[in-house]
Amino acid sequence: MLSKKTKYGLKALTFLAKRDDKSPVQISEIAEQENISQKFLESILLTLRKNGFLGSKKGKGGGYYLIKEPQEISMTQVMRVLEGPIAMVPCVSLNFYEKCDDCPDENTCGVNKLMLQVRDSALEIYRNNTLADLI
Amino acid sequence: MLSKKTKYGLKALTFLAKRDDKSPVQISEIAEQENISQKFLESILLTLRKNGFLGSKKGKGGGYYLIKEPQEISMTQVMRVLEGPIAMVPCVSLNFYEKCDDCPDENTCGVNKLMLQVRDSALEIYRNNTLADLI
DNA sequence: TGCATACTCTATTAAATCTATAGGATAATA
DNA sequence: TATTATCCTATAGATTTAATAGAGTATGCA
Repeated sequence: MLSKKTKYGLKALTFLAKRDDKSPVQISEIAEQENISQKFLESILLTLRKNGFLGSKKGKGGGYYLIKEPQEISMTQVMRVLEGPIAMVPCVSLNFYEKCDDCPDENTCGVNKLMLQVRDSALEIYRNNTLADLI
Repeated sequence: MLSKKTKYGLKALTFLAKRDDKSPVQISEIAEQENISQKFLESILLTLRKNGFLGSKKGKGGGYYLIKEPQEISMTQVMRVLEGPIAMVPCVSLNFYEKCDDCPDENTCGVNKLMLQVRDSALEIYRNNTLADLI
């Protein structure tokens, strides 16, 4: 299941990408328009900024804004930052690999075999979609 | 993330499918061989039985056994029973559809658009894999 | 300088879900 | 009738997610 964090983060990014100009938008405006708890959204936008997707400006006239073109923001990056591993099990994760402690051999593990395919197919979707494609 | 329930369930099914004969196998044997908590596995096998994947026999010589051929057990069915919806958001779920209360229009929602693709690609993988393919 | 604005950051709580365990009930076998 | 092994419900413990609170910091403007 997709977390609210990811869902809200994607919605916020989409909201910003839809706008014509790149002037800062206040958290409160995004929260209101997208029906998101403002405080919760606050923390999400913060991590998006820390990971290089957004810029921010404090004080009057401040807010958040995209610092890259929508078509340059791959869903792979966004998903990894917000949702974490794309793989459903750590033993098939490219960026968050971890061995299963209950599994003696990954090469003969059916779960591994299946989840490897699922990871690859999801990855292909994310690679083929940028923020611009969500609009 | 794949739940332990699903992971253990798949492992148990695979374990049974690997065997040549179809005589009942005790929970304790599967649990030991696959490094799964016996009590937890008990409840998992129970739901697999209730959903038509396994048969069971009580008393001495009892246990669980497959009641269909491995190549007839689609991963789509297994995943839905153990893990629940294949979609990552309810608004793109075929079997567990639910409208998002924060989203005014699914047709213009970027999250919906993306997750629809992810669902379809996952579904294709599950459709193309039977229990026999995991061995 | 002083004030209002809006993001920054940490900590905490509340809720939900997942994982695991306990223990008695039921059915089959010998 | 004793033994074996599944059946079933309830519950406890752990983890994760979602949301909130509140003080701190930087900015713009009069």
